[in-house]
Amino acid sequence: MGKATIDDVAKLAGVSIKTVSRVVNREPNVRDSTRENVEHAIAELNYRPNQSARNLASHRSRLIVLIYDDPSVYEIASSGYVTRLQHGALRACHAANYELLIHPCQIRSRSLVDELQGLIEQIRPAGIVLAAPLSNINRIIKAIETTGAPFVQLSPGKENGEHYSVATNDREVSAEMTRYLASLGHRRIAFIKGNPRHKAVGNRFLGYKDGLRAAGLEFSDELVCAGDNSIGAGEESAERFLSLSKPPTAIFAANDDMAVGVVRVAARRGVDIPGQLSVAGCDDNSLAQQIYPALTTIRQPLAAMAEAAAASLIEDVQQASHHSGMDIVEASIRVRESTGPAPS
Amino acid sequence: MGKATIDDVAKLAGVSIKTVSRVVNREPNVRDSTRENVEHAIAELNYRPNQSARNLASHRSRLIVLIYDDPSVYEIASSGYVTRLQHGALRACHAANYELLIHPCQIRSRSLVDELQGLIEQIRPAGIVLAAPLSNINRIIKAIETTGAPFVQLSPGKENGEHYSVATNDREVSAEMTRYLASLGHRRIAFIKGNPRHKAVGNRFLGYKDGLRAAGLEFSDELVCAGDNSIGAGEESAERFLSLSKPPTAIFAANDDMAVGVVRVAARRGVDIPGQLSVAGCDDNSLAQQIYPALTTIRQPLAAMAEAAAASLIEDVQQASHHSGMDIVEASIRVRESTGPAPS
DNA sequence: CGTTCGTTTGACAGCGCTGTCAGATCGATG
DNA sequence: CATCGATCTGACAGCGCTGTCAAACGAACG
Repeated sequence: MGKATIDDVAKLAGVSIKTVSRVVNREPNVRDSTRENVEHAIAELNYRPNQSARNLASHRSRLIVLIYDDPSVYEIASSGYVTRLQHGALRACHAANYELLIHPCQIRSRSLVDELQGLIEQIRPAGIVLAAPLSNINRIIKAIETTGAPFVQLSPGKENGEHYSVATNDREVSAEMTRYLASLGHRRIAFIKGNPRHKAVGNRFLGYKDGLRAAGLEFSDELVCAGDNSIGAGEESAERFLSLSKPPTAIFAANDDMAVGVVRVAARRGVDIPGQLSVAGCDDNSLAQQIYPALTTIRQPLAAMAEAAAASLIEDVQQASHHSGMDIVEASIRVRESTGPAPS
Repeated sequence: MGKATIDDVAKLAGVSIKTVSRVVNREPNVRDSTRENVEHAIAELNYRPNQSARNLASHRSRLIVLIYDDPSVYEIASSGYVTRLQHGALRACHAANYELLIHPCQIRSRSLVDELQGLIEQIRPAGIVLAAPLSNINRIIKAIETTGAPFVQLSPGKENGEHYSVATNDREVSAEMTRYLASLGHRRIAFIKGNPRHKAVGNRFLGYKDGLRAAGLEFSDELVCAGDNSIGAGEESAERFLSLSKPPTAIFAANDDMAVGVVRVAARRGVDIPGQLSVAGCDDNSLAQQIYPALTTIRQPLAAMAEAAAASLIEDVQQASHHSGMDIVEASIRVRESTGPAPS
């Protein structure tokens, strides 16, 4: 069986190949009887359109490309950041009969721009989902823009005109976490800032301040440290906080690794968590669940974000529409063991 | 800039498009001066061949498809089975400037055969990497075979004529584990068999017997249980073994989950691991490292296997060769806390 | 210098589909 | 019954490349 082509179907159905094409692509203006007729022929011949030919003729493939920084080493320790993104993207793709290409890359690579442009121009994907932290790099955004391929940034945390992007309500949920800590009776809630190059992280600090205000607590510089997202930074900050004459009773870190650092220092100093100190993180990485006590944290809806992104790309192609602006997928607080009532 | 085509390059270089094609595809029989000339033109125009057109004309894409059972739920708890496969496949792909399509699917789906055939016929991948447990299912193998697309089975554990497959030395390394336990002084080493539908698992049992023989130990039916790969099965088996009048001092389970079951029962019964009982598993899933005591186990070289598979597919296309038979990638023993000297 | 054979190059016909546009068909309407 | 607009269908020209095959070239040889 030498693979049926559109001509075979057309012949069998007694119509032109264009009509078969219409049926396959669900275009309007085909009489019902004709459509059925063609569908029978398709079924009988077990016809599957050749994607390469469609791509060539239509200047577009039915592929979504997921581009992310290659996590080689850290992935396994990051609660499946990539796995969750893939899941979401795959859900959207398979629902629309698209396929997913994955393209991890080295964020530090000199030739990254070239690599991505090459990839895009060769594959001509229907759309590109660009994950953080790549989505924060202007050079990359520009490079993808010049290819003209539709793309969505994941979690850039800011609106930018033409583009469509999907983000979380980082600021709001950080405020919520802060309020949650306050509701447990904490009056001195410290915050560890993250790497300032990540925009989302800046929002978390704003959310922290919002939360304080909402809870009627005063903001104090003393209770803020700048970290770099590492466990070590968490440790340093914790040392500083816990050495204060009036140490905080709760520490909220802008990511989980830093929160883990805090937990370590507390263990070293014999500070009971959550008895004497509550600790909250952000991201819900795999460490968060594995350490003792398990970390109260903010879970990013990565799969939902990737799904929204891929779905919107596919919809744009199909409807010839163009999403723009920003969609927000809501993150949620995971209360675990590391937070509790403030000591009296 | 409206994307340069092969015609533009040909014009600029003053040659025919066919010659450009030859240069791009590294075909032989192009004069060096001509080649350089064309390469300059390519660089100047920043030309990238359109994959869809190449695919259409050559009846083959530069895509490798990785097909695996969708682990949606269990993935996160399985030590990145999929992640590791992807890594290996990606390494091979990117080395050859191929791209990787991932296609998780539902092993139970009625329409799976159709889905896969559709995928393959539409995409016409350069090759397919089929991961276990899908690679154990005859129906699937047959379906892929009929498409004529080159494919590699991962870990089927048996030679089968025409095909090329990549497996681990399950039997040998299981024997090694058994000998290792014997070398610790254990004389009564029990084994929990896994789901017999997985061929690899059968090999582990054979390896266990090999190991006993090599260590000069007698095989005893009393010291073998049949499990189904679940934690519960491990628990049941452990109960049986530990109730024996002369219980084993070491238990080797055909997978980690069952070994975890053994550890649980031991904890419940107050049996010290590894003081009174040594436990070994197989797979090195994420539980293996997380439980206490951390499990001595056999780590499958998943990334290396996927890499070998993808690389061989790509090589076959490029050299117009055809790998067949079976390649073995060696697994290795990870000694952790759950094994120790036999009690005296 | 003419032959011969291997090397290098090019002309051209598709690959299987979609986009464009013109033509056919049909029901409704005057 | 003629007319018109809306709906449906088909002819045909590519999309950008590769495969085939023939032609041009060039070195080696007698």
